[in-house]
Amino acid sequence: MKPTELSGLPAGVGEHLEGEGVESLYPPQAEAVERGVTDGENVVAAVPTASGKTLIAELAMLSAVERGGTALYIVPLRALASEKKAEFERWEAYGIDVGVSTGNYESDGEWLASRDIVVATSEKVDSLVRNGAPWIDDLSCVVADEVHLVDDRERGPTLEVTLAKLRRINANLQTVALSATVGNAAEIADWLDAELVDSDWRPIDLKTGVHFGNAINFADGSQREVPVDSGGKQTPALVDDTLDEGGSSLVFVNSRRNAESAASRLGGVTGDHLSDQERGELRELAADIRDVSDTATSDDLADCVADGAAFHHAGLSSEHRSLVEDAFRDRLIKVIAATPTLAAGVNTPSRRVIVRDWRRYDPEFGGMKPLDTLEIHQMMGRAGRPGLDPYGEAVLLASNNDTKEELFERYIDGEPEPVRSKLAAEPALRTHLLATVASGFANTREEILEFLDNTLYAVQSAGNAQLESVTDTVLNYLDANEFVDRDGDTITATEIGHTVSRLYLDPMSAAEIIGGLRDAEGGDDGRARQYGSRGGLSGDADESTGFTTANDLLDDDPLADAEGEEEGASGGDGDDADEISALGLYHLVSRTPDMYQLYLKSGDRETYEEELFERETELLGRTPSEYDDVAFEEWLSALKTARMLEDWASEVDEDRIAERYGVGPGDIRGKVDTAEWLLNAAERLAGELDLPNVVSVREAKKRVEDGVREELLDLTGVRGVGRKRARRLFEAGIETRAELRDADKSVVLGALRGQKTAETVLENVGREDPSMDGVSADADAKRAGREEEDGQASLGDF
DNA sequence: ATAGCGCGAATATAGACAGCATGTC
DNA sequence: CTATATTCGCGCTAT
Repeated sequence: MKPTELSGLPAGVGEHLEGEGVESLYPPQAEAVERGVTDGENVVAAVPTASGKTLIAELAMLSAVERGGTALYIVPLRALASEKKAEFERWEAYGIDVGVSTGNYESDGEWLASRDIVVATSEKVDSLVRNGAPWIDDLSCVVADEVHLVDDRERGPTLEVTLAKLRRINANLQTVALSATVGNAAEIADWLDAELVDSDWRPIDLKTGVHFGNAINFADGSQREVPVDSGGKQTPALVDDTLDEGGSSLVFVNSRRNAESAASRLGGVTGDHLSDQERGELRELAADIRDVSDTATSDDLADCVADGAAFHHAGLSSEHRSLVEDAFRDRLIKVIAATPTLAAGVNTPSRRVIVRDWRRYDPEFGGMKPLDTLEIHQMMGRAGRPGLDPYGEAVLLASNNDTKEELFERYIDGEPEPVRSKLAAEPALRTHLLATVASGFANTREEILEFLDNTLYAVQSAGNAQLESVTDTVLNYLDANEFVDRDGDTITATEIGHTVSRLYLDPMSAAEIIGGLRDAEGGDDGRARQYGSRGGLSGDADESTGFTTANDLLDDDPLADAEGEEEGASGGDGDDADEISALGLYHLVSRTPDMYQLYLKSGDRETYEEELFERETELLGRTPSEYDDVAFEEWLSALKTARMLEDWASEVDEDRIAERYGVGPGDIRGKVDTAEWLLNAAERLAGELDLPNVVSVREAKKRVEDGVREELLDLTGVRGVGRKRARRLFEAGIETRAELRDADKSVVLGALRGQKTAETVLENVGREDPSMDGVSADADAKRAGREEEDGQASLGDF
């Protein structure tokens, strides 16, 4: 079937596709058309990665738009949202407007309602529904990308419920679901009343096999000699082998550390295959990477990249990730050692995929658990770049014959697992039942159960009463916490319940936050020290106040010396019951189920028990008993997370934080983002419930947002001034925006270095004559800044 | 005494959505 | 019960 033969698409689309080299549709695409994707039919397409799934979605969306409707494309990751948006934007020439909406990014310009295609994450769509975005009612086509993720314990239920809601709002909504090949695609199609396109067809051949001994044994019976050198290392041998043919490799491993060490070793292999020009380009790229962040992770990555290798995991900042991904696509980086981030993330195809680790540590399992077949298939599916490689190779590694057999059986010949709904679990239903009631989808227990009948869970569990019993448990919970009211059979959301639903909070997080803030309101009596009396753990000097600065325990805060006394004054002494310390609030949001806490490593337990002893009065709520192991440990890891946030909000350098808490720049960013979001929610809740701590909450939020101490908040309000510049201005004697407006230009220039920067900043603060022409930097101001940097450097070496 | 070494023991282990209103060094 | 790369820490030896 030729693209130009398709009917129902905007004029020119078929020709455009032909221009892109699409001479005829791939068989699964043609089948989808036959089943009616372009005529508004529901379709589930379960086909391998890189087999043209996206085009199926595009055909559905474009024809829906041509019929006068609007389409929504749901993705599982924010990074995928921007990738898809960029892809769909090529239709703008044919009159199609594309918009994105995710938590951290919304396309600017016109309101989303005016777009023809909107790309959004499932949580964002859920949130839009909860907040009653009007254009949701007008959708005519929804596409769910990677629907097999309904199997995910945390996020699957959101996609499941969201699809059910969208279909309920609009009975004529065309639903297109794209899935990896799974064991039970028919069941998914059944759920969505859809036609099924289930195919193993691929545009380029994928050869799968297991490397054992000195050869890869492919599933098709062929072999390829890849001798391992004396060291017996399979991975380098395979990477080297691919490079000999001019191809690049993707290596999947099971931990961040393994990714980093593998990348570093593989740099030895790739380094031998580089041209002089590549070497030069890689040096530049390495410098860019080093500039992204001032952390050891960043340096290590830059070192690897200089040799043409890279690692990739969630500890990287998003800038790191895209630099690495782009360079890999440009074939500059020859090998990436990655954790599963890359298997599900943006498109990074590779000639050869090496699945080195097929088991991953799982504490619940009690050891190394084999990965799901589906997950391994996702990794293997990254092999082969359409149009560039004649075929792709996916290789698993075995160190003995038994393993080889097992790998063949499990992953190469084995079927992927069926997708199972995870909806009947308390955490999932807590949030979704509240939202269902709050948005008026159901107002009695019966209606709720009837609504839940539209989910995959219902399809898969006929006659199973679990959903019903969890529903009752959850309704009781929501009632007990006053998020819903029950009047006879009628269930309605309370005012605060509505707010919680709209803020997209887990009701349990909301309850924890509300409880904590109420507790603080009650003053100190309610939270007498439960945990003290461990005499001798640390110095006795501060016992009377129970207050110690952040730096006494983990002492090396660079600004501690200069600021220690002031801080003591504003600390958590509590003579004003309404004043809550930032640490208390960071701890409060950190122990919420919406925050993914930092691990307690060995030795951390002791450290944070001591920290708890020092700072317990600042924390909101009762410390759990030391003998309640689970709760106590959570309390401590929340404290660790809170301390990290406090460090960030006290201008501690990124590299120090990374080192102290054993995290990468990406983790810091992630925790800070989450804290910002939760503190914003806390502020709203406090406002609505008339709690007196709104000011403390707002300030803690602003501090974590800008990463500064309290005294810099005024300065960081100026566009172009962040934590570093604000501190330098402050050191130079400029402490407020007003002072900045009237400040001596030479002092400003000295503190801010660059002339252009200084001018921009002055302009942003509203100064009438921002020009720095003829101004020379004030020596004192310059020195103030430099001394501070030196101080940090030497402390960093400590 | 001490630096240097080998070897068994100990240690640690993936990922990432949401609100709101705009911009770091 | 299951793995593995890496670091830690001990006791040993050669200097």
